[in-house]
Amino acid sequence: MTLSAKEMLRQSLLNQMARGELIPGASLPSERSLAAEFQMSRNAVREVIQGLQQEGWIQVRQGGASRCLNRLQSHLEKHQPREISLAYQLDVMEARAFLEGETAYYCALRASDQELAALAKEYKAMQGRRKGQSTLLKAKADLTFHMMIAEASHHLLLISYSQLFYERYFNAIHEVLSTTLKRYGRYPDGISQQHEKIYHAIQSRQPDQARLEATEHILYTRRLLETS
Amino acid sequence: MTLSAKEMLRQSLLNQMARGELIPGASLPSERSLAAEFQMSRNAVREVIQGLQQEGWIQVRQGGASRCLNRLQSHLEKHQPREISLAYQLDVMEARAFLEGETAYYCALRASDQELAALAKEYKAMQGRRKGQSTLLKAKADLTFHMMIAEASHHLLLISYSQLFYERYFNAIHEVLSTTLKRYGRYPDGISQQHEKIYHAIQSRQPDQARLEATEHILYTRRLLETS
DNA sequence: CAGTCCTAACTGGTCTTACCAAATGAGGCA
DNA sequence: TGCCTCATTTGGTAAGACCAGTTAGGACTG
Repeated sequence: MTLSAKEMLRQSLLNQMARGELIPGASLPSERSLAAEFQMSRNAVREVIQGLQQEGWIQVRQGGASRCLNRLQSHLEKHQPREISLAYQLDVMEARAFLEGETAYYCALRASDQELAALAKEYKAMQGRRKGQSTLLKAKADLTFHMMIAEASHHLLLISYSQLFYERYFNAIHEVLSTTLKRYGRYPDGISQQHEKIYHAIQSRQPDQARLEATEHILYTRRLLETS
Repeated sequence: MTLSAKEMLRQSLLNQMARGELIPGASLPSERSLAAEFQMSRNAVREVIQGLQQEGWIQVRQGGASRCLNRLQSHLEKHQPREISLAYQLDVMEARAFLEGETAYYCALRASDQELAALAKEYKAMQGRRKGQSTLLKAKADLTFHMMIAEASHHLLLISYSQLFYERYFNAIHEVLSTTLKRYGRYPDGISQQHEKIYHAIQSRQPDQARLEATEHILYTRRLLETS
């Protein structure tokens, strides 16, 4: 069975999204470049693009590049309570412990050498500025570290979930860190130690170990949230 | 709010289908003629057409005209038993009594003068060849009469349902007529009398009366089925 | 006269080229 | 440093040509 040019382009884009090569929020190549790459007319490319848009995969707007959408967004919006209570946050953290473990697992398994190098660079930067930094920047660095792991997992579901989680609970995370900082005068040793363990498990490509450490890390922060 | 040309075309087609001007199975105008009529390029027309196709409104195939689809088809296929028992047929006929009544009602209300004239022509042809005809042709004529009423109702749901019903139960209808013919030597007077009443109620544009007669007609044939 | 076959005219599918309109980002300016 | 401007880039639309199936009508045959 030979696929038509349109079907090949469509499958190519869907595959890239499934493989996490085109993650939610990323820009698609322009219609003109896709037409050139797949040796087809811009008309045909446009019809494929519009099809994907109609199915909720991508968003297209005049003047700007088409962007991949996070398909979990509408689903989560429907199932989220209006008011985010502490109990709800604790529930979310419990689920997140599992998902973060899977994320670290697939990252250790699938990350490219290039991505591991980028992760190493980011990790060392985090270490270098560990002291004398605002909690806001600290929280942002924490987020970046976790998102890099998520993206390197090349797992569409995990990437989508991580994006939504960090976007939604960033303020809550920041709050927990601030409270902890005020209480103890500095961040608990646990966090940086756990980061180190996760980092090393990933760098040495030990998926199971990475899952273990990541899960424990989230459960630790969950306990912080519980007592804050 | 000014709609874009594409949105206008889309709404126009959807409206024509909702109004029963473009009934399931009917051909859409060609892309070129639509482009000329709405003063837009064929590209834009094609994108609208493809959108409607993706939503299951129409079917398009190279070389032939695009056709409206019967959107009840897939739904009914899912909810239909594998084996069509007599009890099931009787249930269907009960629902049909209501739907046929609505059909006659809207036909009397909405049919154009042209459609009434066509119905008159068909009815007289039926009268003229009432005798000495095979049950097969008789059943086909019966079907044509009812379908003309359904189409003149300009009610998408009623048209869709009628199409599927007659396509699906034509053999059963034929069977009932044959059995009745063999038993009594001729068709019972009821049927042609009822057809006449329906016909006159419609021609004189009496919706409520047409509904009454049509409902009674179906319940009459339902009793025939019950005792056959 | 009926039936069959074939062709011309449609239909949708694709490509090319050109231009318009909106977003973007780099460079210059305050 | 921050803001603003404008050329570039991106999607949106148009027009014309050609390809590839379908269809209907006319010619031909029995």
